[in-house]
Amino acid sequence: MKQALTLDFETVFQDRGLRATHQRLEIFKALTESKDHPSAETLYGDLRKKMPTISLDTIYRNLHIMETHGLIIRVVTGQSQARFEANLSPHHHLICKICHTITDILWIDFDSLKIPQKQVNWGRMDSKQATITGICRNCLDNLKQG
Amino acid sequence: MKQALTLDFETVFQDRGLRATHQRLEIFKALTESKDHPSAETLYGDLRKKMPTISLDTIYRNLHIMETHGLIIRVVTGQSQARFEANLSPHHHLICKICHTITDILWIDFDSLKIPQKQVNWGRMDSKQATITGICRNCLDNLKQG
DNA sequence: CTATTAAATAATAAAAATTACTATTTGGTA
DNA sequence: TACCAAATAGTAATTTTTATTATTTAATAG
Repeated sequence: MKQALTLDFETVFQDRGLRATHQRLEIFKALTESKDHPSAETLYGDLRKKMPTISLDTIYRNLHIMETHGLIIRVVTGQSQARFEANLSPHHHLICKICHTITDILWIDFDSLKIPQKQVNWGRMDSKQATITGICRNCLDNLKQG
Repeated sequence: MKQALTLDFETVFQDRGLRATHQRLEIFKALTESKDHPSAETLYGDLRKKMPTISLDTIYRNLHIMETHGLIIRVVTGQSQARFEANLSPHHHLICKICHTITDILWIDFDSLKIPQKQVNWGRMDSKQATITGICRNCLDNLKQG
C-alpha cells in the first residue's frame, strides 16, 4: 500500500523527465499531505526534522519546478511570503489577515460563472480564483478577550 | 481647481489624525493617478524624480499606514513584490504571469454572488475578490514571434 | 552489478524586498 | 513664533528568494 503510493509519486516526476530524488519526493509528499498551504520556510522547518541536511535552496528550486510543471499551485495572497498547495481541484480561499491561515472552500456558483464579455480579448486565461479576506472566528474571539 | 484637489487630499489624512506631509500626499496622489498597481519600488522610482531625497522607508511606512486606514488596497497576487492601488470601488483583477501587468475589471455577477452557506461561520469576511491569471494578448503575441 | 554522466543537492553567498533605528526636520497647535 | 509629537532621511538590519560551485546521486547503459 505504502509502496504503491511511493511508486505513484515517483512516476509523477519521471513522466515529466524529472528525477525522483528523495528530497523532491518528500517536498511533494509534504504538500499533498498538508492542508495549511505552507510557505517555503515552513516546509524547510518541517522537512529538516526528517532530513536535517536539506537546504532551503532545494525547497525553493523544487517548488518552482513543480509549479512550472503544474504539479502544485502558488496561492494568491497579499502576504510577502509565498504559499503553496498540491490541491489542484477547483477551489477557493478564505484568508485570515491576523493569523494568515488559508482555508480551502468549494464554490460551485463561482466556478460556473462566465467571465465578463468585455474581457474575452484580454489574452489566454488559465485560471480564475476567488479570495475572501477577513478575520477568522478564532482571531475574532482573541480580539474580544484581549 | 488644483487647490481644491490638494485640500481634499489633505483632509483625507487630517480627518484620520494623520499629518498631511508632502511625501504622504505625493505617495497617495501617485496611487490615485496611476492605473498600473505600482509596487513600493516603482513608486520610489517615480517619486524620486520630483522628490530626490524621499526614502524607500517612507514609501513603505506610508503604504502600510494608508492600508491600515483603508485608504488604499494591497492587491492580492502571486508575486513576491507587493502591489498597491487606491481604487476602492468593487473590482477584480486580471494578472499576466509573464509581464505581471494587473488589469482592473468590473464583474457585477461576481459581486452579487452569495458566499457558500457552509462558510458563514468562518468569521468576519471583509472583502471578496476574483483574480484571473493567464497571459495577456501582448505577451501571447511576443511568444508566437520569439 | 559497476561505471558513466547529466541532473540535483548542500553549503554558501548574493540579491531582492521589507522593516527597524536614530538623529534631524516638519506639520499642527498654542 | 515657539513648541512638540509625528514624520522623514539616511543607514543598517531582517526577511525572503535566487544564484554559484563543488559534491553527490538517479537513471542508463555496458
